Amino acid sequence: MTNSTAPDQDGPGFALPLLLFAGFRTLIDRLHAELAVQGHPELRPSHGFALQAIGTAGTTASEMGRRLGVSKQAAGKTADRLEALGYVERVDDTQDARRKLVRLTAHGVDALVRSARIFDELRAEWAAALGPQQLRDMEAGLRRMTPGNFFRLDAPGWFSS
Amino acid sequence: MTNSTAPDQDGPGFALPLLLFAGFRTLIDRLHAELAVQGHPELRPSHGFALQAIGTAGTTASEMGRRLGVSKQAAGKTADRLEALGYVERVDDTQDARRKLVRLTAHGVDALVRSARIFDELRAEWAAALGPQQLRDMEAGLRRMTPGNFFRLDAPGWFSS
DNA sequence: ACCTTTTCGACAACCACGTTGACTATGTTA
DNA sequence: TAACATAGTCAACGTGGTTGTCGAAAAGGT
Repeated sequence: MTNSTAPDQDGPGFALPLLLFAGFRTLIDRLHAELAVQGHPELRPSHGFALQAIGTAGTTASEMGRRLGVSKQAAGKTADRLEALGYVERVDDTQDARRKLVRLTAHGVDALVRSARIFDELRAEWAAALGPQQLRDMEAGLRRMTPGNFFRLDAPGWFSS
Repeated sequence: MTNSTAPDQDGPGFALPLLLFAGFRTLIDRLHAELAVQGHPELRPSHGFALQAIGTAGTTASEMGRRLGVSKQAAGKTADRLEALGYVERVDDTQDARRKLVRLTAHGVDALVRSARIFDELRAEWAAALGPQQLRDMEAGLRRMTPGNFFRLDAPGWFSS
């Protein structure tokens, strides 16, 4: 009989997280290689999460921090960098003088639109290579094994290429 | 008329990398929650990769950097932090006066052994929840879609528990 | 209306983790 | 021996995160 925690025909347990991370990195690297070609060479992986957190409606730095699971100060610094790169702009909130809305520029919206399309294309590649049903099974399995709904990125440096 | 890149029954393409990352994060978070209980509360995820790159045989900071894909300076700083935490020690190489061997302490080896066992247990949980074959399919699919040696595990001795 | 509490944005100090470039000491090789 | 390659270190810096503090502005209770 095989070992209950690591049967002979299966790899060691540590391969699973490595494979998941490698899959993630592969997709993210390909996304940014494409984005670089399509007019967004300066956009880094962490910026994508931040732009997604801001959304087309815009938001404040504090709310951004809540969505990303980081402090409002960290979110504010990220907004500073995105502002310097031309992806967002800050406007005063006329309703609430404390707030400063962080809003996507046309460049920022363009990055979001292109990212969505590139991700769809990459997923289609995977579906073609693995078969649509196996890919759906993979996604369903991951959904089952992970707490739903996070695009938190308190993993600095893990995807910094 | 379904979109060719994102059929209606499938989620949007951007869900795939998020799910892969969520799976990775879930496993890593659970690993470190367990490690914290088992005497390694200070160990951070990046430290695990570094310890693995050092291996039971020990290595130099430069070689560490090559294995991890970072500069020798960055690897040296990581070794500094691991040394301060008691996971590694530095010894002079009697064969080559330029080199300083970074070697795991007993504490470092303990962390590696426990990590391997915890990963095996986590994989067994996934196998029980998803079925062994679907998990194997997931791993095989990921292996197919990712470049082979993403992280080199040249020192496989540490998972033989 | 007034006072208290909460929230927002900003500033400062700091840490983790990475980068280049420059430099010394030591091996290696033509 | 001279030239070159490599190991380690120091310095300066960039990015992305943390806590703590603060003043200004909004919100709420009396």
